Amino acid sequence: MHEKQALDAFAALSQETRLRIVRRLVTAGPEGMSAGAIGEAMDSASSSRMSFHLSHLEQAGLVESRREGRSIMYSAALVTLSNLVAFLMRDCCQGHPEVCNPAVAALSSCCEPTKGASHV
Amino acid sequence: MHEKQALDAFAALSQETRLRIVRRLVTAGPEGMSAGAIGEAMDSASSSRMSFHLSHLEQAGLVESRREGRSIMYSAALVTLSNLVAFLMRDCCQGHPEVCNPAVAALSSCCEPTKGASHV
DNA sequence: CTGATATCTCAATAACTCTTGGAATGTTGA
DNA sequence: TCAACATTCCAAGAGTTATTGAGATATCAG
Repeated sequence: MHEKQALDAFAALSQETRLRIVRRLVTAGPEGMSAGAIGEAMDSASSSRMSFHLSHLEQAGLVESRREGRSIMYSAALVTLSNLVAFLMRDCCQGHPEVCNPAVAALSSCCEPTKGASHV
Repeated sequence: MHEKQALDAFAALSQETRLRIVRRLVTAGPEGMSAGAIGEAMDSASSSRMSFHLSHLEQAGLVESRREGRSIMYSAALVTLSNLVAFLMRDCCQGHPEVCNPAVAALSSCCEPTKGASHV
């Protein structure tokens, strides 16, 4: 990841509606959600406003889209999110992992949410 | 971490000079750098501009400062960075760790540049 | 105290971003 | 084909943010 891409991604994430969209899509999984469904999940969001923010997010590489019938489905681009984190933390500990282990733990913990969540 | 804090942090990171400062401080380690040294590491940065951006970063909780003689030392707030990552990725896989393991791997890899580093 | 160094504060200007409402595009079923 | 639906594109206005330069504050050495 290059600096320009990271700047665009952070700028995209610094807006309330867009941050909510990304987090919503992160929990929605690979299937994603239609633009309309995303709009309904947001408070008072006109369709043109949704389109503005979704295209902003796609431009930044944070979400991906595909047409499905009359709807367009959006999903989170986890690869970009991963690269963004790696870009930000590069050389964070320089041989002293104990300095940044908390960050790794924080991210790892999100992958082991609630035991008993028999989602499978 | 709350949404407002995350928004402030992302906004702070979406500016070229500030992103460079944070990454520079991440590699500088816990001791940090003086405001002047940071300014010298940036291209054409006036003292008032550095002050503006550093105070912005401190407000967002991304850096911490302490006075040391005539200088003020700034260091990266890794805890905030960790929380930010965790906030963004919360519920990223919902019981399917394989979905977000790449993100964990990306962050982990930055912590193991030299395997077998001795403890401090 | 005085002078030198380091950093911060303030005000004005320029540049950018978000929202809104309306029109245009693309898709589906009859 | 037409009508209904889903989404995007466009332009204008309000609000926010970054840079600049001058001046203010804090620390230290003599």
